[in-house]
Amino acid sequence: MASHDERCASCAIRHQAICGALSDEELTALNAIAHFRKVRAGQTVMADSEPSSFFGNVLSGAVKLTKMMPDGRQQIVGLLFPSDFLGRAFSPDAPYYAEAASDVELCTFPRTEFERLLKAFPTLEHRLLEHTLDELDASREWMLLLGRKNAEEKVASFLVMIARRARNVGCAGSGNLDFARFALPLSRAETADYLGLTIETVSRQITRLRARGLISLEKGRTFVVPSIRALAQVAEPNGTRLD
Amino acid sequence: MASHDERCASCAIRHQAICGALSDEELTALNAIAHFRKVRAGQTVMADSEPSSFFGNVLSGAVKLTKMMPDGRQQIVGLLFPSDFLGRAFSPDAPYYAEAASDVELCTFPRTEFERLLKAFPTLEHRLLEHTLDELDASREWMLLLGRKNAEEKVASFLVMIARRARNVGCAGSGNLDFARFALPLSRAETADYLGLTIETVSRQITRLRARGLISLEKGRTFVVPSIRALAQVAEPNGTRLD
DNA sequence: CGCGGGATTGAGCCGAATCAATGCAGGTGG
DNA sequence: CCACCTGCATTGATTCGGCTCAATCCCGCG
Repeated sequence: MASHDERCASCAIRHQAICGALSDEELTALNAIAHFRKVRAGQTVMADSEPSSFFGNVLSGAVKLTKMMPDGRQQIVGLLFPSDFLGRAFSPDAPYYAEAASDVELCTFPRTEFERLLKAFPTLEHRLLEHTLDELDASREWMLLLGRKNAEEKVASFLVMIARRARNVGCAGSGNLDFARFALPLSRAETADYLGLTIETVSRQITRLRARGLISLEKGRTFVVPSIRALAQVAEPNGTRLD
Repeated sequence: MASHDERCASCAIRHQAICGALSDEELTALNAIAHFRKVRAGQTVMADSEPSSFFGNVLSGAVKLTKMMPDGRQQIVGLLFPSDFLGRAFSPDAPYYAEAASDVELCTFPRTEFERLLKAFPTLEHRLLEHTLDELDASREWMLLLGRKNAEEKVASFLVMIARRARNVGCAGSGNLDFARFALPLSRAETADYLGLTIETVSRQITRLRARGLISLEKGRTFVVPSIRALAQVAEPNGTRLD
């Protein structure tokens, strides 16, 4: 029992995750049903066909949520980072397919037990609601990107989003807030599926941004963004032209 | 007080809306803060800049939620029909702009009072969560459309979605379930902004679908879909080729 | 009757997809 | 250690779907 509390106390992402702001009693109950789980990059976390038996918090790594059309076309509809919640409450099967984008650590909860706790503890359900609302906002932001941005803006927006997320994870206050350096958890193919583009177009746009000095690449998937602000300017050009 | 209960009792959309499954006590409290409101087509319901002071249920008509880029490009990120909930809980200003697509009737609740009731009545918050999860599912479905479907599929998907929604409103069991006939609440320009296309492309695809007999138009924005199933086949072609 | 806003249709162009080749690093076996 | 493979990324040439620009058309309305 005491060890349960300790586990949570030392949890790096507790405050942001749905466990944040829970009472001791609630936290203990939640912890009593929690299981640690690792998933290797590329492995399925939950399939959209078979009903998933659990929920979970992402502790480390990244999980991608994808939707697929019968003919194979694919779209990533969500990307989960540490402290994000995984799973579709109140519906046996999620309308998407969840896969580990990198090696992932999860704090999982069996479906039925977790839903029982949701009923028992309104605070927990409240946290889940807040979380869901944030995800809805994010997915609408992405709809704007998918529907109205061109390839260059899409890639820039994507890198800005990742850069900002990565900063939060890599601990705050580490010098320049406008600078970022991170390992992209996605391949080119996955990036393309996230942005509604093809591999080739993503690659071309990255080289163009590199040529303009807005980003640089060091071995593999590690990106350096000298100025997030400048990159964000490309992601969403404002009306003022400066030619 | 008794009149309050009566109003809800006669409400056509109560069961689907967040008011559904509330106890008498809860319903009375909610009703005590409710105000009826009409908004004319084209009018702003809530602006994304100024903090909105209320939430609401859509009683009749359709509300569109749009996002805009600094340079004017626009994307509709949500379309609300009767029984849908309007507003962003726990955040003073919604990250989008809400406008009446047609003449709209709303059942509104002042922000602070409604958030107080959410705290007081977990059942209400639970309903809101279920509703938000559904919207999240829908918006992810739309991400697939925006990112991976071509113009023809987009327009067909859109019409199928509206046709299905319209059937629910127009009362169930009215003969053929595969047939639909409805007045589109959106102009071509709005449809384009919903699908990430231009007016011209939307128009062309509609004429093509008409030529194939999959839809027909009668004066203005009234559509007839003889077979929703056949149209859905165009919206999401399955792998099996039949040439 | 003429006006005006939305919708349709047409001609040409451009950006991203497609098709195809090449590059590059990590891993494996001779 | 090097040759070879394999999976991912880059680059180039070409095509094509949807955008742009522009001309009607349609219909309600003053």
